[in-house]
Amino acid sequence: MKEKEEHVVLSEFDCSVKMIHKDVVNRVREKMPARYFTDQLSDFFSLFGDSTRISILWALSMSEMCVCDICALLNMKQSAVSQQLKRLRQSRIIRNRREGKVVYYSLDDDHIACVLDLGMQHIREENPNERIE
Amino acid sequence: MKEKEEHVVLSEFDCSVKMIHKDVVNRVREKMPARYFTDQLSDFFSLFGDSTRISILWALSMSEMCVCDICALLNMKQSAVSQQLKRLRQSRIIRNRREGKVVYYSLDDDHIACVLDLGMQHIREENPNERIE
DNA sequence: CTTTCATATTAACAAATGATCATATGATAA
DNA sequence: TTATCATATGATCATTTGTTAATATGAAAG
Repeated sequence: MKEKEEHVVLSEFDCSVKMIHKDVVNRVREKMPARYFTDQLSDFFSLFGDSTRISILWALSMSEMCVCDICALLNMKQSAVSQQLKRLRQSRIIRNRREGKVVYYSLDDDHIACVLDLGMQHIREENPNERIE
Repeated sequence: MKEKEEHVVLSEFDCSVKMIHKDVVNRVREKMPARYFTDQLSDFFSLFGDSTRISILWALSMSEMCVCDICALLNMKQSAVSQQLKRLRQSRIIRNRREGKVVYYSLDDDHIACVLDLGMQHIREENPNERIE
């Protein structure tokens, strides 16, 4: 996992900022997830935060593909694709199987296509017609 | 929107990589979303790809909060929080309303809590017990 | 064994990102 | 008006990220 700085510390009060609504803050604080979970969550979503990886995942949601096919599809260098495949694989977003010299990649579980769908839904609802500045 | 380089070009073939399965590549290529959508998608998800923003969103999913309450909750500098709130606001992930000097923030729509939930679900299923290396 | 082909890995570099400091804005109170 | 409080913004800096070029691995073919 990515190294995290200690910028977000949920349990301390030394930030010299006034709390206007102590009740709200305390109630919310009790229900906040542990740092471990927010880190895991952001790491998970950051994998979807790059258009190359989105393209790869979208492609794999349609068909298992080998590395060089993905390169051809996206018109990208093999090493760039392999790097991204490695990240996705290490995070269990995709899986691979070897057949001779060829390695085939596919989505690891149904959650992934779900996430893509939800995102696409959001985009289409936000900008029903046109690009917004 | 973030400036994109032309690394991913879906419609050209000049990458000098062998396609092993032309049929698969061509079939997938037809169904690939336009570059505009993959950019929008990755921009959307990248907002969830930072633990500060995840914490903010999680907090707002429980209650509307003002800026300094969020600072106190997360023990962060006011400018850091405002910067992230700005990004989230510009992307229509959160909205704000002013009441005198105080600005209150809340989630913009139900999709957002949905996305958080789906992510949390995924994490809990992937690592049911322990941190994996 | 040697070559070839598909993929993986390493180091390096440029671009993007997030926190900080300092300062600006904008609304209320004095 | 002036002072104060809550929030926003701009510049800077260190870290992270994604691509590239070069090279390594590893399986099959000759």
